[in-house]
Amino acid sequence: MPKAEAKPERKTRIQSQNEQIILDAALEVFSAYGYRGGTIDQIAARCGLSKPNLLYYFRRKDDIYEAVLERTLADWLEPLRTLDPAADPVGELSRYITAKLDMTFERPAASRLFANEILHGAPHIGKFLQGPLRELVEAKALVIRRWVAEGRLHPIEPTHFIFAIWAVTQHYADFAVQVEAIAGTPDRARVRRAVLDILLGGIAANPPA
Amino acid sequence: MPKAEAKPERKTRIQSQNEQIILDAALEVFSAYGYRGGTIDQIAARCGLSKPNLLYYFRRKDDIYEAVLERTLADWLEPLRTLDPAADPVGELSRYITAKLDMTFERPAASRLFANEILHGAPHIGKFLQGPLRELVEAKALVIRRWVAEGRLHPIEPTHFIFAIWAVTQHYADFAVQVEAIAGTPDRARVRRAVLDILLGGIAANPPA
DNA sequence: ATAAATCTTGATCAAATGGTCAAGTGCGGA
DNA sequence: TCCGCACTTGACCATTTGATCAAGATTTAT
Repeated sequence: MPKAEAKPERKTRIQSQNEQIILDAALEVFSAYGYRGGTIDQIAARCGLSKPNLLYYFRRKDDIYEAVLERTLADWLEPLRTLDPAADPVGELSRYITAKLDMTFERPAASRLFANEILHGAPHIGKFLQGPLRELVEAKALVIRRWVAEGRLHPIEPTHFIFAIWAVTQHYADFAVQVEAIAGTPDRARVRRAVLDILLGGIAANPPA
Repeated sequence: MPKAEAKPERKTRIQSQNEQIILDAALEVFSAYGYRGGTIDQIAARCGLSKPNLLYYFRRKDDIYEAVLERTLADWLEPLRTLDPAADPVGELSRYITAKLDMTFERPAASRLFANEILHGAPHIGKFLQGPLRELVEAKALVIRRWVAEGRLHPIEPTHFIFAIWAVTQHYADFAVQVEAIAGTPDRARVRRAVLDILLGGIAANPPA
């Protein structure tokens, strides 16, 4: 057996550097054109590497796509994970919605990448949806359910409320062209206020005047 | 000049029949795989026609795509168009949301087709967004604004409220795999109640207990 | 019935695209 | 300095895919 020291995979400076460059370019390309629509040539051109060179770091197109997906999955979940059961419900949800909205405006490409992946049946992250994501949502739904039981929130369906938060916030990234066409370039502060109003207006235990 | 009787375009029985068959198949294919991801071969296979035959009715792939988009655009707008300024605001909005949700569950493929088109910058329906859609939304936003002015609704941003309705309802079609992975196959009546609760809970002039 | 128009398709083409390879270039440690 | 290994690339290949065409089959109108 030859020196099969495969796993450790120490990375060269050039290697990790180029991988990041490639994944940055891949995010832009795949989010703009979809998995099938984005080409290796486009990615290579965008980051100034030759196609074979790009395939030296990621052997298949699929590998690039999965890598760029994985790289952003964790960040995507993070805001939800921080929901604090002990804190004020409306305050916590407000914070979560704001954080999600901030990501939407700061990283629209990432949002569109996920949207495209899920829209087409989540062929690459099906396991993730049924595993970690599902568990996290169930855990946080429990938190919300407890808030309701304690009379601190209007009775709502926690899971669907979370869906609504996702839908409304990501809308401003995924459907940005439509939003722009109808309402012009949106003012972030105004959007934030409007979204909080709509999503939280009806759930406070003591609704505002 | 040869007999240039081009415009009238009387359609044969076979012609209009096959065109419908093709567009039905194209809707399924394009909504599942996107414009770039769907192939003429797939569409041809799905509707049992040969590829050249399909290209006899639609000369380019683009023509098929645009035709299937156009065919559903009108239906998509219809529910919003019926918002009645004279009727009860919450009742009207409730009806609209319900109608939109029904379309989501009855025609998820159409929803996904639009989502994909807009997600990728609406290259084919940009004009539609800036024209008819924008005008309709502005008109209906005015209706909602009047309701607010008359004290019949909590003050909300009409345009963003409409965005929220679209986002939340279409979410159940566009992100169906995610919804399914997290909450299982959704019960329509339950979804309807949850969505109405979330979107309308905070807007009634006299909020429910 | 029959001619004209419409419809259908196997064969084929050119371009795009994912991926390979052998041959170079240059960096980094002994 | 110099050797080995990581890196880079032009040329090339095979497949997919949008599109064409000429020839044949079927429908329709007279």
